[in-house]
Amino acid sequence: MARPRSDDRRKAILSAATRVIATSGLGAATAVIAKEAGVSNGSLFVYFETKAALVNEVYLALKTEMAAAAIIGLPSGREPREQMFHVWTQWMRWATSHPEKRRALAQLGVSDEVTAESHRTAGEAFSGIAKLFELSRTDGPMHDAPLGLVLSLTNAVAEATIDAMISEPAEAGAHSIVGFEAMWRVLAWSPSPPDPYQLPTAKAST
Amino acid sequence: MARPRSDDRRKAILSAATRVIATSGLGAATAVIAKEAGVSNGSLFVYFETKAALVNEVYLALKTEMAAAAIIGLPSGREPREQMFHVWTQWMRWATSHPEKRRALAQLGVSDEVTAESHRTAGEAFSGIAKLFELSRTDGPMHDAPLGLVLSLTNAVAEATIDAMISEPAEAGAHSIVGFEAMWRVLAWSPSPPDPYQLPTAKAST
Amino acid sequence: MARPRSDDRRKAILSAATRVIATSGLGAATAVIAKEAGVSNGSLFVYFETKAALVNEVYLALKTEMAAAAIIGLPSGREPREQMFHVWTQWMRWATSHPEKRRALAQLGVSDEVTAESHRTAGEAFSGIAKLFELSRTDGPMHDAPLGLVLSLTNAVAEATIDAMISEPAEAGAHSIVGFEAMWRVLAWSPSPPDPYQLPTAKAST
Amino acid sequence: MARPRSDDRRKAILSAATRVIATSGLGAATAVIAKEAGVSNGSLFVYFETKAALVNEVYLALKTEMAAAAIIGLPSGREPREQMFHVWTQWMRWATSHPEKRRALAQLGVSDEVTAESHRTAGEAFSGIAKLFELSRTDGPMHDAPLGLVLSLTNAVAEATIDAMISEPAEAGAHSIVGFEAMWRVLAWSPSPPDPYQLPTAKAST
DNA sequence: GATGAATGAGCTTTCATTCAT
DNA sequence: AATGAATGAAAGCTCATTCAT
Repeated sequence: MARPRSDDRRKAILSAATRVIATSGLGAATAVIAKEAGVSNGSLFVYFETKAALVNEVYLALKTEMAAAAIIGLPSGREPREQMFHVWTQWMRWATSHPEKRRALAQLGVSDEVTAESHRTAGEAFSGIAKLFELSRTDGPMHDAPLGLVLSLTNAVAEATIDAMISEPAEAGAHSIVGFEAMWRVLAWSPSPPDPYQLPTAKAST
Repeated sequence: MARPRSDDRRKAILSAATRVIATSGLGAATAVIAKEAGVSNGSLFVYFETKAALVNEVYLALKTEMAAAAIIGLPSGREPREQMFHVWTQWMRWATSHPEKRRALAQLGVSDEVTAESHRTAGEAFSGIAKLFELSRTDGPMHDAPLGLVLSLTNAVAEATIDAMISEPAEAGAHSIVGFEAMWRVLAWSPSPPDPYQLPTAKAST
Repeated sequence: MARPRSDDRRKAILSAATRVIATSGLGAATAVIAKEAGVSNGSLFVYFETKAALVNEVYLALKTEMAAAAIIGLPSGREPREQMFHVWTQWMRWATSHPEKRRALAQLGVSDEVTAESHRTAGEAFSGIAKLFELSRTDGPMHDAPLGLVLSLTNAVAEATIDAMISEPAEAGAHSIVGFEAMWRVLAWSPSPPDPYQLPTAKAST
Repeated sequence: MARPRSDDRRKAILSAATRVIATSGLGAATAVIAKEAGVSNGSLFVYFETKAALVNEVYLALKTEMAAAAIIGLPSGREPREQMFHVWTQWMRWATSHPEKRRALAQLGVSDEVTAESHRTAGEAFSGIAKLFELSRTDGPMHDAPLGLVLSLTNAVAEATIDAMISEPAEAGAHSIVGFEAMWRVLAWSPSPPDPYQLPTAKAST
């Protein structure tokens, strides 16, 4: 019983906010979020100073969760392309399993309620992945480009792929492959490119 | 017989809306837009039935303008890569010359005030360019992928490039080149890729 | 656990609405009503979902209050005419003591913001009186007429009387008597009618 | 062609206003009235200084028309009751043939946009009928009551009758008779009252 | 005179935030 | 800490009236 500032309530609010923002956008009323969380109007402001604070935390939580989902089980010893394919697959799985989180992120990504600070902090969650990018671009066409730009470009490809997968679930698998190959071409250039609709096996990446 | 509806006022409102949306997002008050346009509160609703109607028209106007800017002076007889480079350059020029338009478009692109209908209509403005994409991907890795997905991916690369150019104006030129090469790799694969920081001349693409 | 919704505030709003509607009609702004009630703009909508809801509740409250006022102290054992005279007197007293309520009711009665449902519900408040009408018309000229019509006609006479009493307060007493006799003639016909300016005592109606 | 300040337009506006007020109440926008009249927004204000002026004119026009309709073909030589029955019948006919005019009048009757002046002027249109009332009440119970009150009371009965006839058209004929008898009892007292559902023939009024 | 665009005050309703309970 | 009533500043939109054409 004795759990003041209950973490459950906090999480319930964050989760409710994600769902509500996904469906109703950032114009969503805090009262609606509170109700969705099964919490009173006023309680929301006990856990989050302002609506902006809540929104930023939602953004951070989602970005962090996404990054974490992407690295789970990373086969660190393998070839970069294989590692990257693993990351890509996890990422796509996460996004398509949680379409409302993805939708909320899309809204939050362009909102100016989300501060630059938040964007920066969120970026750090990707530091693990960033190394993999560094590795992957070695000897590739992006070798000399600024890392930030590289990340932006590949991220853009990934998000476009996700959107396509969500809007055409029947083709999700094929889209994912096409998207990965595109991203890989952007990033690392594969001299003898595999058939885009074929899984990157050991052979393919040889 | 009476005072005719002025096209100037209409345009002033559209332009003001673009500016205001760029800086304040879609939450922008109609009153602010009207004042920015030098027009009365009520006049805005003479020209646009509702705020949603205005927003959709802004979206359409910007998309159309952007598409038009991209094809100006298209060297239709040349190699696809060269044509595409032309389009790319024009596009980047437009986006960086009108950063507020670009910012407004970014907001509008994810808003649910913009109807599916508007998205479809806007898409038609790109039909000229779509053919160039069709041509460019022939024999490339995207040959068999759905055209819609191809357009989404390349568009994503372009927009990410634009954002980078806007946020780091000093590097805009270099970013543009990197972005173009990335996009071209996504789309068409160039078997012996040129140095990414070199202009794609006939020689370069030989 | 939180501040409970105050019945006083609710009543204050209803009462303020009555006063404001009486003087300014149904075009009255909710902001004016709120201020008159000593309550904030927003509070009004805590107690009443919409302006229409408020208006309907005002109507119901006034009708109910009026009906209740009319039956207080009804001498049920007496002759119908005497009972009716009692009701009449109370009714007139209520109406002339609360001219603003009467004026508000007049506005509300013809408004189409007041729903048919409200009219029906309000009608039920008069069921007690309706029985008295049933009794009174026995053997009279209205014996076979539809009860609804009878009630409408007598009600019309009563309201016209009230209006006269309010606009000529000096003659209110005399008007009331004339009105009552007229209503009684409509309803029940008294074979040997009393002098209209004489009170209907047991003797008088013998 | 040459008819500046066309009377047709004026009438079209009055008539349109009647229709619109009947259906939408006094909150009706002048623009709607103008459109219904097939006239421009601005023209309405050429013919009527303000909305209030228009409303007052509508009120006067309808009252006048109603009064005129009631006296047409008055059999001046006959018994008061017979004359009155004629007036009553014409009145009911007019009201039920033009329910929208009746509805508009009901709205206007309680509006405070209609000035006392208008009410007085409208009253004058009934001066012809007033004489008939004077005559009818001679020797009746209303002999000594103020004429204004008498007119109010009988008018109230008439209007209630009309409303009943409009809301139950199938019973309109019967309602009219019941209403007339009620009104006559209010006004003139008929010592040996006819069966209320029987037409007042020479025999009945003997 | 006729038209309809222009105007800005005004309306109802919403909402983030505060605060009494 | 939890609640939800209280608040008042907007917001989008309407409308009577004016005025340029």
